[in-house]
Amino acid sequence: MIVTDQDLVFKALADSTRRLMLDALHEQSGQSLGALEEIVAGHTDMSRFGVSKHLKVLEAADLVIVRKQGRQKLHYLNPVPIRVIYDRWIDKYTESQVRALTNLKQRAENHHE
Amino acid sequence: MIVTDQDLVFKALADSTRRLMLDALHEQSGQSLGALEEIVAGHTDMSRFGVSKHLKVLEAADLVIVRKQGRQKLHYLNPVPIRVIYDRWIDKYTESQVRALTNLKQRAENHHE
DNA sequence: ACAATAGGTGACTATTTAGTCACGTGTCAA
DNA sequence: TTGACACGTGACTAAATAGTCACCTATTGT
Repeated sequence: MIVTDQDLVFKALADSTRRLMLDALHEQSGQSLGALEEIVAGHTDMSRFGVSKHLKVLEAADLVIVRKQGRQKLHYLNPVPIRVIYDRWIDKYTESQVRALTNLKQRAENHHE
Repeated sequence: MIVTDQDLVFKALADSTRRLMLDALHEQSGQSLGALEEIVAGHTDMSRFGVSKHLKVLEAADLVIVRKQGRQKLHYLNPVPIRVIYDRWIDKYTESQVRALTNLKQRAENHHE
């Protein structure tokens, strides 16, 4: 099985720890590994190495963009791959219906994870 | 690690065979297991059992909705979970920028997978 | 220069997941 | 009612993935 761009994205999103990191970066952009490590530690008990490994997966998928600043590594969420997923299965004709349904669903269930 | 609704969705999307099935259902709704089996067989070499197992994962994630008709089982794509993913990391304020960037990216790369 | 800080690498184990197979259930048509 | 058809289940093997550890590199402040 060949590995494509999109394959990396979906594999990256398949892990809840990595999704938690994306949430953290969505809330506040430009966080360092150390900062992310602390956030993750609040939810799971994972070593720095685990966090680093997960970040590498997110970078490979282009979901996270990195900028080095001194001895720190700052991370930024890249929403483009998410948008590409959306476009794959939701076309303009169904979009408005889906949005209405989604609002209903959200109101009924409140928060996940 | 607890398993949530969204967890099932992301796990389901992590496999390229399952994404292929969603593509097939996006193109034509209401296909039977046998029909999907044929489509999948055109891309990979997988038995009917494999296809059936993948479909069960997609159903559990609510990405595919099933309707039984006689001895056939018809499958329909449900776009709502995809929309929920989108809403998780793309808010209204960044939406228009992301759309512009995505168009650029698509034009540059053409097709994936 | 030296210690502390921020992060990276490769090898290893444990768990998860994909895929197949033999067999079972319900449905239709002759 | 008998046989073919459409699909499901539980057990099993093989491959992929998560997580950790000992050790290493680069940058900063005193």
